[in-house]
Amino acid sequence: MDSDQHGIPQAESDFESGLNDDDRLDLRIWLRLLTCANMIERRVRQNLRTNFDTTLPRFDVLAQIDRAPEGQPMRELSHRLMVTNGNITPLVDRLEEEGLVIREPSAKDRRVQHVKLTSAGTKALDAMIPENKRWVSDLMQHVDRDRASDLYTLLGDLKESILASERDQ
Amino acid sequence: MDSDQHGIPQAESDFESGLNDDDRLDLRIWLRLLTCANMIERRVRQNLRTNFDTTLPRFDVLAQIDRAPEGQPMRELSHRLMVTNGNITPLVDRLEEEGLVIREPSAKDRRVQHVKLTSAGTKALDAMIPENKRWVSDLMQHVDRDRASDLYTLLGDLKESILASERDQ
DNA sequence: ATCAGTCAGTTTAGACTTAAACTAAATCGG
DNA sequence: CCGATTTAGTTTAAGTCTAAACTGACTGAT
Repeated sequence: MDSDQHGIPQAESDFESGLNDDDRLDLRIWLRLLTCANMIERRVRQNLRTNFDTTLPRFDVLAQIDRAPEGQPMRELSHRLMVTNGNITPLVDRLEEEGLVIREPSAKDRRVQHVKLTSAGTKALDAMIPENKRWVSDLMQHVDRDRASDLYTLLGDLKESILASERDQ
Repeated sequence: MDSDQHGIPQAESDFESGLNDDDRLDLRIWLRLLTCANMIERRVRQNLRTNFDTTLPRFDVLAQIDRAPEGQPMRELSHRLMVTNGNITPLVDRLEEEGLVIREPSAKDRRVQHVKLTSAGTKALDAMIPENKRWVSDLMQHVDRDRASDLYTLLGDLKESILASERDQ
């Protein structure tokens, strides 16, 4: 079963555009990448909702803050989560209302707000993290371990290629 | 450079949760997958905006309709694009307002609407598709071709694993 | 010292997405 | 035939995300 989407025409309809096999391979990689990411995301989102009554973006923010116990500036959160600044503000607003995080103004730079987990935030996150790991592992359990390791390496190659392309733009 | 995100704690902080190496590998694969998909999506979205003044979801819908010249039911679109039904309705509404697609009621089933491209829609899409391919290929140009081919295969493995996990749930 | 440029964070407007409830139409077992 | 169930599509409410404009704070070259 191959339900690739995002509207790529079949290979045989490509003749007119002067594209070569490499272009098609690249597109197909992108489509599979999207398919896999979407399927995993959907499952995780659904599990977060039914088990913890929360959302993926909120979990992502909490988990990212957790990586720096002394607090993260908003800018660091948006960069690491690869979303815009304006996106983080209302997410942190809501998490703060719920008592899971607090903003602390930086002593060194009055523009900066350090966001930290409260004890309630830590507690909530500690409950979610192992479950989240289990959900993801469940989805990948049928991939041979050696091949999973290769996949990880090749995704690293892809990431470097994208970064290189962005550099020389 | 490794700017993984989505808040996975470092490996050395995992000791308390009883997870094994496989779980960590699975999580890391997911994170890289997300990182790559996000980076590519962002570039494509930005290019669609600056070059064609449109959005990725609209392009996706057009391109998906194009795969079935006789028209696609809404249900088929939402399934292929992996989004909910309620998402497709306003997208098609807008594309119809812009004159790029039309809804045609099915003769066989009065619930079904077949969505087709208009000639304006076909024209717009034909301009976008080759550009889109070029953008994606640019981002992957630094991946060795053999390795790209391996990556495609391994993503297929992953997809099958996810489908298998969903089946036996 | 100053001021042009940059940076952190917020706000705004608009688009997308979801889950869930809803309408209308088809199907299927008796 | 007929009621129960399913299915296609829409609507609704709430949340997410973006780009762009904005405010206030820092920086660095003169």
